[in-house]
Amino acid sequence: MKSLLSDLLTTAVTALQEQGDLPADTPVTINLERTRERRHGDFASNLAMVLCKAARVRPRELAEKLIAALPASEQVDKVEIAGPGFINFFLNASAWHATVGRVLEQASAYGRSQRGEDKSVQVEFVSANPTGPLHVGHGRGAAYGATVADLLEAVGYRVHREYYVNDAGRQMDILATSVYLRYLDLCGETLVFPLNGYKGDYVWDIAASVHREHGDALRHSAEDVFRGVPADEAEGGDKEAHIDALIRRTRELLGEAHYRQTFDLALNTILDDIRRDLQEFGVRYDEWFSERSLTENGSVERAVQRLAEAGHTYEEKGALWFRSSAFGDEKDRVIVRDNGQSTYFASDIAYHMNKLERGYERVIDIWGADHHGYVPRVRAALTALGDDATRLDVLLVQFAILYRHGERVQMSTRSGEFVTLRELRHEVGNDAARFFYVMRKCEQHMDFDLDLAKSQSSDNPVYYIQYAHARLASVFRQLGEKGLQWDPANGAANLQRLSESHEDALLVSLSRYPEVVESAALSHEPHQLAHFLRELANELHTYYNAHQFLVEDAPLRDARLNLIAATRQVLANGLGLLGVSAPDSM
RNA sequence: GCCCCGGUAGCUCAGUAGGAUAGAGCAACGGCCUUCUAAGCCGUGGGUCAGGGGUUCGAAUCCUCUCCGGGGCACCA
Repeated sequence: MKSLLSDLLTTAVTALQEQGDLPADTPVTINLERTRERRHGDFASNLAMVLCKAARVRPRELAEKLIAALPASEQVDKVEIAGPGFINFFLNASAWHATVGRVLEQASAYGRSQRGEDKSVQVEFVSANPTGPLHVGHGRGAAYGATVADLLEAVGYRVHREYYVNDAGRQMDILATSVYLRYLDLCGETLVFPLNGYKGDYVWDIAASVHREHGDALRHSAEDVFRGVPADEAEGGDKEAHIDALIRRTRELLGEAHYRQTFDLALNTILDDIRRDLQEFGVRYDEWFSERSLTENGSVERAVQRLAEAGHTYEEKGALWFRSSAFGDEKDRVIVRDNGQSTYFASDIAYHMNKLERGYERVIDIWGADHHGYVPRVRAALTALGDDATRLDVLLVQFAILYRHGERVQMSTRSGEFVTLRELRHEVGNDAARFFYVMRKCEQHMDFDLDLAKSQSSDNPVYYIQYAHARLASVFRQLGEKGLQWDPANGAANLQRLSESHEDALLVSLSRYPEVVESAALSHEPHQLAHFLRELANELHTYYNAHQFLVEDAPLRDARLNLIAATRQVLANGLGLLGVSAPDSM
């Protein structure tokens, strides 16, 4: 509908250029908007105001010329000049009625498009360290990432969804050590748990598995384990030095094989839990990409080597540095430490190099906002490697701040004090959680009021939208019970009977849906769709209250049933894209 | 100190490639169920778009300064 008008305007501009009313070299972008007010017509363009300088005439004068050059169209009733020079288009009723047929014909495909031309996009999201269960903060990234991926797929992109598993590195060593210390406790040893250790209940569970499998076979006395270990912070020492020494002792005492076994048990137990959690949340992945594999197959080494060969590294104080400041970063970064170990950043360079090598047209990283300082150095690395860093989009999701009883809930994975995503899902339901998370644009800080979300009240907009869908399903059930028929063909032939203002509003919204999906997808803003669905539901509820659908007048009844069938379809399609169910009864 | 995000109704938020009179939900107040689900609908009140300056036909939207809130600035991951 929009593209039709856009074509008309393009034709008019070309005509004016041929007549010499407009310089031929003027760059023209057609800007066409839905109007907010009825009296401004259905669509408006500010074209005359944008081009008036180039044409050297007043906006309204140029608007007149444009209208005169506009080809006639069956869909357009009239075209007016208004205000400072807007060109307002009034479409005729049949143009709007045609929407109903399109929706019913395309059904679940309505709103989908080929805009993405099958280009490939990789979306990496959540990628939380497998050191504990997902918490509500990860939930936002999960819901947001899944929805962005689904939206892109809906508009014709080939999407690859990926989770980067940080299965190497110090945090994982801390986890394995925490498990071992809890295991010793289960064996009957008395020890002081390190401040920096992971204290969650799940660590006890994993320790219990170790104990079930090995009994006391891996037991060493606490005295032995803590021998030579510097004091923890509580005793006036350094907590980092303390935990590092404990990791070293654990490795020594367990031996590489048993250490690795404990490490992997912890990793896999938690990863399995994360997988199950996300799957239950309706979030699916095509790939779980292992960080460790990058080290093991030499990718990290290769990335470092490539940077070095390109002359972008130097040695200082025993470490190898990447000269990232030459590529827009604020300072240089270490990629290989003085102890010979590569840094997490080195793995990340290798990972992003790998992503681009896989040939995706676009690579999207969805990160927590606390990683924002990390963006310039990743881009710097890609540029230094000679890759095209503009293929990478980093979307930063601000934190969700939890409130309970009006007070902020403090969270920390380390301390084990947090609300898990699973708890949230069980308390408010998947639908409410998925919807709630994407209701706000990602760069907006989100206040997540647990009490509100937990209370199954109508405050939660997801119920409002689902209720609209359920009501419509109910109407079609009532149809049979009242002994009435719905003849869709007859409805299609009588769409001109839809002339109430409530019906007009619905028709406009239904026609707008594909534009909303496209806009939400291309700008990575699922909240646009969430807001649209709320408006559509509102229009439906209003219509429902104002008019009876199951009337005696068969042509009118059929026409209305066609309209609400289309509305039900769009509600279902939109909710589906948000990962929310569309129930037939509530 | 530097960097990122935000500041719009009592509360939570939409609205920014400049556009016509700034919108919604919740909360408050007043109405609507013998009729397709009242998890709904209708109505009323509510604003210095944080503040100053600038750009222009036109600024919540762009530029600049200031103030306030959140986050980030590792040889951690």
